[in-house]
Amino acid sequence: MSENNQLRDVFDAIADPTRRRLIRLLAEVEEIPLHELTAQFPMGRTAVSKHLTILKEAGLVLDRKVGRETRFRLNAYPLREIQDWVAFYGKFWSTNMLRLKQLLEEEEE
Amino acid sequence: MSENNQLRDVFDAIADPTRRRLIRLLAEVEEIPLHELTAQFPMGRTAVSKHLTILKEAGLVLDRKVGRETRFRLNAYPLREIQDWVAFYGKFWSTNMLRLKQLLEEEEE
DNA sequence: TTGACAAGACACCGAATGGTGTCATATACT
DNA sequence: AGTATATGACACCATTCGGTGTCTTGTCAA
Repeated sequence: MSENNQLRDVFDAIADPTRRRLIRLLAEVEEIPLHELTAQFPMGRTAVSKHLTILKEAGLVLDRKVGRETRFRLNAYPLREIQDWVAFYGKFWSTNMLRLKQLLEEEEE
Repeated sequence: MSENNQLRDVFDAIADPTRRRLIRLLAEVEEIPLHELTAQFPMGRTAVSKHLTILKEAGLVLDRKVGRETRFRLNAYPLREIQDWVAFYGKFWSTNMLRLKQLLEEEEE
């Protein structure tokens, strides 16, 4: 099977809103070069590139050079770790949600 | 309905491994005081307390004072945001997973 | 062949993060 | 009453983070 090449924790990679937006943008296209991604953000190319590097380290993004561009592509598979993790806690709001909500309200007043 | 009191991004709150372990520990008990939680970690009480504060700010934890203890309790509900977010990307490995795996392997050599 | 564009690599910076230790206070125990 | 325990509230510190700007190299196009 494919080795676990993840230098970076996936939870860490998706913690930043910019990186989540990158993931979303990448989900909507087949492949997209850095400068086009950069155009979608209020920050410079270097910053976007760094975020993409972090996503790459988490295995969430693949890149290839085409001419002078570097094109990026989403690899959503590592997100399974997140899904598995959060699934475990699903029971805490499916069965106990009402009770917990009550507790929350008690606590808030 | 309950206001959105989240001072802290839930994605951010779960990014730290110590905080994920706290969530897990809290999931296994009804209610637990700070010093008992601290005993489970290789760090000091202050550090654990800070992590719990961050979880509180994300709405993932409730606390109440009982005597001289502060007891903590899990509120898993905000994790729904994570589940909703990741669910969107589920299709990328359920339908396209094979193709993406191939791409990953190409890229790796 | 010259000029514009895309991107990597690097140095730099302020703010946030994740830890520490210490002091003060409230509660529990004997 | 006096001691030990649990916690809050700080001040402090090194490292990481998220951004910047600049310089260089490679590629495309006129």
